[in-house]
Amino acid sequence: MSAPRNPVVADPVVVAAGTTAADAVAAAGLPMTGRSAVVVVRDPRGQLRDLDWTPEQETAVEPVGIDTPDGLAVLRHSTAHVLAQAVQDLFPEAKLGIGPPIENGFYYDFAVDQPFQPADLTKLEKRMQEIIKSGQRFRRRRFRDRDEARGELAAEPFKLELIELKGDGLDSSQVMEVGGGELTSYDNLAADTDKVCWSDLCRGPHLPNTRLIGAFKLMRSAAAYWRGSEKNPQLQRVYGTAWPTRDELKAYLRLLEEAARRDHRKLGADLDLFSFPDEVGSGLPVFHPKGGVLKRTMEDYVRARHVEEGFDYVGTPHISREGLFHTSGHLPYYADGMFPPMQFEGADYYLKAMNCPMHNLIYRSRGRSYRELPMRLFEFGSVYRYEKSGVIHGLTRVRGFTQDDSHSYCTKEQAPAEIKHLLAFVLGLLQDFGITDFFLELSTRDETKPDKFVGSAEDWATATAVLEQCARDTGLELVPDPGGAAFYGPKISVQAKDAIGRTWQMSTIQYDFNQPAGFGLEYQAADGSRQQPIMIHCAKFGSIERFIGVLTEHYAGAFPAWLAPVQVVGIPIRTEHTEYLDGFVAALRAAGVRAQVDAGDDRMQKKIRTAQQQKIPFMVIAGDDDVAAGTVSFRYRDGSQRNGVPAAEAVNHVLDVVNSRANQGPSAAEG
RNA sequence: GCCGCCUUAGCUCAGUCGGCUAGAGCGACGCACUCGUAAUGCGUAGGUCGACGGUUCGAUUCCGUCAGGCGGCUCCA
Repeated sequence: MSAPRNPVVADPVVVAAGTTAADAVAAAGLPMTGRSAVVVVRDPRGQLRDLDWTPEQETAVEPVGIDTPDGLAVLRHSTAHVLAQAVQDLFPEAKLGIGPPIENGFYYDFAVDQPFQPADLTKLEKRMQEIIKSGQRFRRRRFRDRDEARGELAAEPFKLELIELKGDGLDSSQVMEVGGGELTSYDNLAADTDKVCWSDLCRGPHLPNTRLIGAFKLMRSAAAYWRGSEKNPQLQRVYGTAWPTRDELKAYLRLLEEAARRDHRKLGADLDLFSFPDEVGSGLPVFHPKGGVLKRTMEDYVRARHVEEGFDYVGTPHISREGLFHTSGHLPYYADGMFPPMQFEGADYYLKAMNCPMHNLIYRSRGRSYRELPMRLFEFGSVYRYEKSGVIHGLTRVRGFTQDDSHSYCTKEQAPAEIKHLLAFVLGLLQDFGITDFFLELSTRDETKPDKFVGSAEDWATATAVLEQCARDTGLELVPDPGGAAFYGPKISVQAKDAIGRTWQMSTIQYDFNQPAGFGLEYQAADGSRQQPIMIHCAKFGSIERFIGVLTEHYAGAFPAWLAPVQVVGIPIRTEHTEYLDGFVAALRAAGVRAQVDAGDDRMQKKIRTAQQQKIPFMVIAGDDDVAAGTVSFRYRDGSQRNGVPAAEAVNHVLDVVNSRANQGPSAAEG
């Protein structure tokens, strides 16, 4: 589980009236340079202040180090300013957009005549290095009023727009330019002459000096819509990362390399799991035999667990006439996400983007009694969504995928218990696959766009409240996601963190009162009246394809033994030992283990290397000694060995590990 | 969908400032070797240089369109 962020609160220091925060920090003997330098302070109202902030009366403030989350954000924000200064030095025509800190770094948007080239980034880095070394100071300056700001920023059309928009629906976590009750600018002053080198509309705060930027790197440039809307012009965004020290930058770059090494798109090809043939089309994966083992093993396990949890497995077609999707609300509200229709026999048929309409028809196929509820229908439904070409990404964003989708039909009163049941079920299922670190997100409708969501505000409020309560009851961290709901109802999603800390949206649980109404679903209550059920949509992994991608990255391709496409490879020391291993492997296969003998004419060292690269959990080696003694020798994926294990014991050992569905190992270090 | 970059053998990549038979390593295949825990040696095959148009005496190379990929934006399971 994610630990809630609980920043260490430093002992406060007292800033005397009319003196700077820096004076107090220095007097307290706190570091002003180096990897733990204090770079800003937090005032009693919680607001971060520059070190040259001078309160009018004595104030106790909390020193904030550059190595804290807030301090890192200040460092990165200041680095963004240095980037912008460098850009305007080298490209004087560039107009400034916004430049906030982000996780691990920062970006700054610019309007330029020509998009930046990789060589431009190198030049910009060089110029930034010069600025940083020159030791410019950041100085806050308050504008008297908007007119003064407008006058000074006359040549910066985007900044002018921000001035006019100030405080008017801007996301303050992103737009650092304006905020609080005043309009301010930050001047960069040359170290020796105090000459103003560059200024930027900004609410701050900033580092006292560019020298505190220990290490940075420009990562890439890309286009981004001004203020995040595709109706607006695109600016050129430059991304960078910044750290207090070179070592931290290096560690971060190593993490990125590790992520690249785990990339499921690369591992999928290396391990022969799946591919994306151009001939089929973008975003449409095909699973090779080894990927097929993964997919089937996961599906078999998930199906069995569903049956244990009271779900009924059903099956529905991939296409339907359009009327069904009108009833469900998909064509009115979700048409952009669906492939265009096929026309034949005078009707339009659509590929399904969701399974719910089909399940509703199963529910409605006969009268239902309250005694049947909750009724839980589950299937691996193949759904197709028209994703814009630019968003397709490996297995995590595709156009055709398999949803492990269920719909629980229940009474309003049963809903909370059913949601809790589903939450516990999905969290358990994720843990069974070794995903143990997650938090929840509550996606609600966007109040400003009621036309994008079906149903009344009251119903939405009820549904949201039920979901929120169930989510809170888990004790997991709950993050709000305003506007993220599906058109038919709010949802809880489970965000899972993988082995290197990246988060993925996995399970979703959605409370839907709209489709039961649209389909006229009913059940007969105990008092004989006809009532409308509510339905709860639940995808456990979200998409089997995405989950395979996430698991591949989580395990870096070294899947747990129970999931590994090939679980055991037999490696004879010499060709004449092949027959012995054939017998051993046959015993394993008879017990359902995916085992094979490498009978090629490579040397055994080469076969070990090959099996190692294929990340096979068990290598079983046999030579003269083993044949004579009726034993085999294990080499595990981690390089550890267990030699001379009697054959029968060895079979049981493999079976134990596989059947335990352990997500660690195997290794000689265990059992 | 938008912006930028990219596409040469199954994979990773050289190369052609427009010019005869486009190279390497790994992989595949063949032969020899029969070896105790991460690469034995030798040889063979494999490419209409993403597709289609245009410019040119001549295009894998230059230009355009399309497809696919990568990085972002927007969007999302």
